[in-house]
Amino acid sequence: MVELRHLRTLAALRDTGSLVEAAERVFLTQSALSHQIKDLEERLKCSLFIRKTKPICFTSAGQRILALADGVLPMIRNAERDIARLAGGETGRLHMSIECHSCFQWLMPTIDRFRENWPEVEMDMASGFNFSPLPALARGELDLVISSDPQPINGIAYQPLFAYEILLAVSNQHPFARKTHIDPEDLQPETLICYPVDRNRLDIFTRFLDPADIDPQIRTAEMTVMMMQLVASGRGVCALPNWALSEYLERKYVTACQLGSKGVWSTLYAAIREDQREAEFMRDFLDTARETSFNTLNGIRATPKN
Amino acid sequence: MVELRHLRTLAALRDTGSLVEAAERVFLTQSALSHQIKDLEERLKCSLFIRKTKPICFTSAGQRILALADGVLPMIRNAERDIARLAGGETGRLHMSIECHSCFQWLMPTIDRFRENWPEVEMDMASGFNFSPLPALARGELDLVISSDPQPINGIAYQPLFAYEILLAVSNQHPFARKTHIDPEDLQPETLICYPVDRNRLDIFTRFLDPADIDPQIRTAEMTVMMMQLVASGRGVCALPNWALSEYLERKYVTACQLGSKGVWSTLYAAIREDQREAEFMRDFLDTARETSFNTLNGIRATPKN
DNA sequence: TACTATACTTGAATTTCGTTCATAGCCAAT
DNA sequence: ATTGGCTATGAACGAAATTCAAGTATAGTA
Repeated sequence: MVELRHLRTLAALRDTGSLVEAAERVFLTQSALSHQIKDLEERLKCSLFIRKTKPICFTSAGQRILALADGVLPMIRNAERDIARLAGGETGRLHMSIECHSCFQWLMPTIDRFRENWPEVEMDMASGFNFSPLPALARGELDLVISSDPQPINGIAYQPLFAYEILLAVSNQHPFARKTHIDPEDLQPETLICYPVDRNRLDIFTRFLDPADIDPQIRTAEMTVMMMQLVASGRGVCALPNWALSEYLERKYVTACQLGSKGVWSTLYAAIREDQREAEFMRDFLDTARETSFNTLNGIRATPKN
Repeated sequence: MVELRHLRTLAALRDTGSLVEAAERVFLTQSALSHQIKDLEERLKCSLFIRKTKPICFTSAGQRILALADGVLPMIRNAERDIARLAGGETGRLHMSIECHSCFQWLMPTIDRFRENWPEVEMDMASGFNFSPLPALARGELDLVISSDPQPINGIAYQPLFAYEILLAVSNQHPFARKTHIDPEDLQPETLICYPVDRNRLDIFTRFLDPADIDPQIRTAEMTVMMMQLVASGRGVCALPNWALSEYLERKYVTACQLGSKGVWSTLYAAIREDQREAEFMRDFLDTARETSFNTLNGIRATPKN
């Protein structure tokens, strides 16, 4: 009657608040979820949530199933992990490299959680602006690369981790701080602070400024803290993923603005070698990353303007 | 990866000790289970139990999954029951009649458990030798009849509850008590004590004596306790389901013998009206009955002769 | 009021998955 | 060597879940 699939969908539905996003999260189409839930509701002979409410609202039956899901799904996951370790693959290597330079908000908790369960896996991290990690991954020197632009390479598979929004950090006194969103033209007179990398690897150019043919003045900084200091003191603005900004926003150190009327969204991927796709510790690392990022990054948005 | 179906299969496998019986218990063919388990083992990349051992022996991975099943399956069942009640069908009528006269070993605990979860369902029981319950069931005067011979009637559905063995109860001093099993011929000189019903409704005749053309002397008794007293005092022997004998065997009041080299096995059914097949409280009653009988009747066998 | 975007629903087509059927293999007991 | 009980396997079937392609509904916007 009830299946694990249903529990996963319902949980995703609660977490995301809409069918579309929930579908993405369980790697199905939105139509599939619609059918799936309809089926379940028919079999249970009662509806599980009220549709057409902004954040979806669950009926008491729906809440009961969610409670079930919260009880059952972690048990399943733990058991599967235990089995995977029993199955022999408890050891392995996970050398990773980070293309974006402030993954630490979600990556550190992920690694902490992962090490608890896979103490035998040898981990290492590399990071650097002048080093191209994907060839190293293909050669087998690295095992995992975090990146937001998946360029097809033979033998490399990209696994989506999570979606994030690129926000524009401005000083709290900046006039932008009162706008609902920023248009490309607004940036023309500003100083834009960037990491010292090729500009067509930065979404703020490729997805926002270049299409509108806007070319503000650039200043580079190597580290996120430095960028934040420059921004807070009004020396410029800078575009960063929502998760990279989270702690500065919480402390009201800077203000975040949405880019364009829709916001600029991107997806973070884990690039791994195809032969490692089946490795259990890898699978679990990615799952842990998704779960952790979801828990810690949820609700980081541009500060709403009234 | 792991699905509920796998958990149910594994649990059944542990309970029954063989694929064949486990398959029966989850209403599938043995082949299906073989495939199913093979699939799971391949996906988990480790085997779950050692085949070709008498009672099947689980690997540590198998035991881990069983632990999972024990945690998860009851949660699922409780949730489904809660939902079924939320869905509105919390009230109903369950008037039952018992064709066999000592179902109380398993039926009473079943009813007790059931009432806890379905306090609104109105229950009643009828029993009697001279009353034919199946027409009453068809007419809607009764809702459930416990019977071991399912005769097809329009509108009546038979749901298997559990299998049981017919054993021959003899006094502890009786020579039979030392035999590994009893053949039909052995009974010719004996006095057979029966319930006062038509003899072709009794398995001991239809399945054991009649085929061998044996016709011992008959004596009737209305109640099981009375039969046991007669048997214990050497006044005769009597054939009863293993569960009806359980308490007398435990107290060593009488001894049980296997009938024939294979034993005589039968299945107990619940007859219900087809329109009630979908009723949630009915479904749950039957599930509860199966579970309870399995727990309480397990291991009731003829006492082994060395 | 019409228009547009967004979210969900629906039915049919399709693929994927699980089960059955028929058969073969294995082991122990006779 | 043969039989009976149990499990495994491969092919074929059928059912279930998913996708695809429209369709409906609602809210926001001009």
